[in-house]
Amino acid sequence: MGPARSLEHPTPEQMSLDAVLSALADPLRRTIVAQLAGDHDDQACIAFALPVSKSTSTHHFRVLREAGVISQHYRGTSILNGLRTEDLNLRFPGLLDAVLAAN
Amino acid sequence: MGPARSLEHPTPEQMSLDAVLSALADPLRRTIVAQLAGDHDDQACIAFALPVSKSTSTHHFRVLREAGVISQHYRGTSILNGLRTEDLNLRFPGLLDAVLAAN
DNA sequence: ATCGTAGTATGATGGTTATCGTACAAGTAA
DNA sequence: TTACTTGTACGATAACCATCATACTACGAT
Repeated sequence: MGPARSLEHPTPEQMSLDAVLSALADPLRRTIVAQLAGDHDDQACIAFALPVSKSTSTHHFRVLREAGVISQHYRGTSILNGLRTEDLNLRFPGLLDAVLAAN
Repeated sequence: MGPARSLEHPTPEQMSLDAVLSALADPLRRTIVAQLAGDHDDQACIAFALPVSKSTSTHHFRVLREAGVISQHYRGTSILNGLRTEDLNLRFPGLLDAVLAAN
């Protein structure tokens, strides 16, 4: 069956403040982050019930992943999404908490 | 001589996280914020030596002011710019510090 | 093998943004 | 008044971004 499909994630050093702030500046993406922070981690994209089309949803999850805000890995036909809390706190201390508290 | 020209500033309650994060997501605007935080307040726009035209500079200062990040008031032919540290800390606790530390 | 589910790729569209140049306004100083 | 300084208004342009629909892939279940 070969290796599972994989997705690119930036290391903490590779994360840019530009990308993280731009990612968090979108309200739809902040609802994703807030849900991951509030409920448990590892939720499939479909569990978010976003008020946009599937392709738009894909777009927003990718922006978050490429910025380093969330992790994504395949699990069957789904993708499990997780908040990269520790990595974010390491790279940009206090930022995630401030944004979550302000939301 | 009539009242001095004045500029609109949002109250802390009127500040939106969307607008603040979008404003801070631009690197040029973060250099403005960092300079205001590092050096003294009340610096004229021209004191920032931004690598863009005058009209682009005006645009960025306006984005920061309309988001609530900076204050601007006329002083002769200049505008004195100040960082709205207290208002930001009131409305979005920890956010400004996190962004400044990460910059 | 067939079907259904979860998400992606691609291309289009409309809106927003960063940038500039030019012309202008308001204030200060000569 | 005239000239200079500082910033604004306006219009143009190019890049970017959020959104969608359609067609597609990968996996799991029947």
